[in-house]
Amino acid sequence: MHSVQTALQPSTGNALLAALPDVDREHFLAGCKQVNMNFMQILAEPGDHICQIYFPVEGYISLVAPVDNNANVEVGLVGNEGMLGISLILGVEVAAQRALIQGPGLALCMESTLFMLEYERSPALQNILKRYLYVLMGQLAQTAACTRFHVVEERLARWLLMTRDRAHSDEFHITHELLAYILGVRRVGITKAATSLQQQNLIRYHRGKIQILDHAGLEAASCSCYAAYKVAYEKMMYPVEY
Amino acid sequence: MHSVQTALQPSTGNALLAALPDVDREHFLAGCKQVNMNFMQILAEPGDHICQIYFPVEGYISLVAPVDNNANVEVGLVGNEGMLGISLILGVEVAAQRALIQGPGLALCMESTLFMLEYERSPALQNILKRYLYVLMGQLAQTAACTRFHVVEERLARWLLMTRDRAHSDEFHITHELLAYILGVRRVGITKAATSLQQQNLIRYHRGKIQILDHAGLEAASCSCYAAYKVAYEKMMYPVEY
DNA sequence: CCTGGTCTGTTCGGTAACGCACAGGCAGCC
DNA sequence: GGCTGCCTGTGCGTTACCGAACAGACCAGG
Repeated sequence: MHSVQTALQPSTGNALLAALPDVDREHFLAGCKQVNMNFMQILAEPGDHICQIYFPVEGYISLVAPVDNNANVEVGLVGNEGMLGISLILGVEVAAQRALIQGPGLALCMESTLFMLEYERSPALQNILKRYLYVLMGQLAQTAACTRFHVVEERLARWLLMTRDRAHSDEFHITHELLAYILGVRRVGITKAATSLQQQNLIRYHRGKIQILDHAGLEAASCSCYAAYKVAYEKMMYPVEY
Repeated sequence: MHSVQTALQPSTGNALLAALPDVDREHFLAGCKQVNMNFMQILAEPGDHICQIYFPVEGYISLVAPVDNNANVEVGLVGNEGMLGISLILGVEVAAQRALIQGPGLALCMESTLFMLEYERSPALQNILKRYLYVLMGQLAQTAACTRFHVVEERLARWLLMTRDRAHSDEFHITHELLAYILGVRRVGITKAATSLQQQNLIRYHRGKIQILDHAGLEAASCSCYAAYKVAYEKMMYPVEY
């Protein structure tokens, strides 16, 4: 298992659940089971029926949009700040994107049917999940623009930072090959961009293990989308602080 | 005003409202006012407070995601099959994208506060709008992939077809300049792609007036995203037919 | 009829990313 | 130690698109 810097309690390790009133959260958690998400496991394909929903605690999940049966691009990233299967709150039990586990680790899992009951009974849960869905939509739109206008090196830096936040660690496992799949470019393009970032002493990597050396420098090398997403999330999920 | 081939009744001219039971629809329409949307009018900027929502009947609206203060790309298109301001059903009164009127014409408009009341009182409305939100999310993700992998000519063909559906006409007004803004490319790129489509006798255009000559041929020249979106919409909004 | 603004077409050099192919290095396993 | 598989680096030629600039065509209004 990868190293985790911050100790995460299953009970409050997911930000959405942590935001619930104690009584709601405890009732919800009673219906969850703890599962270990395995690296590279596919939790859903587009069109699949959603049987379980996941609240990541340590691990994180890529939402990948396939097109033309051979091309793919990641359109969203779900860690302990979010959940997988959010479309259930729209009453839709069909997955829209491929869900691929990027980071292994603990998650809280619940049956869809039970989740719907919990959702009905907790206005606080409704409130937080509706806001999260809005944020996720923003992320989809942002990704469309990012993918169009920003060069690979910027997008790579952005992805590493977003993953760092979700891995809760400066170090995690990912190969150039997989990064190419996620960003929708050639592996060679990743090698070139990663080499450049390494030469700037922002990251170091070796055979699938990536280490972030200079978090602030990496942010400067990334496109504005990283900061934009973070602000959008905070503003929507914790509006009182603004 | 542009020509409209099919006669659209305000009362049922919007597909979302048409799907409501008569009693719900009539109550809803009583709170609407008919407005004329003007070409190139901006209904919202990202971050704006949403005061009114719109159900297009004849006109159609681009959802544009700006990035870095100078680049833009359209991430969604809203015609009489949809609505503008859908995020209200998540309880969020903040616009996420720029809303730009592409096609002029009639729309039904309602105050946000009244809309929320109507939404609360009609389960049928909740059902249809939640499904539409899901479809819109799919469109955002699809756009991200499309924008990444498909060449300008394919994307232009796709956009013309989507607009044709929403204009209810084979002929509508749009300049190369504006198309460049929408697809997030240079105007020269549009000229090149449009010239190619015209040489294939799929379209004809002259000083901002575009005419679709061969609808089927244009579909063959477009990327798969047009068909994919249409199927996703039909399947989600009219599931009984599947 | 001229003029000014809008719309479209063309050219030029430059660049980011493409597909393909191959070479080297590291780790694990027999 | 030597083999094998995986991960990373490099070197082609090609393509789509970029930024900038300019030229022609068309329309409307004075």
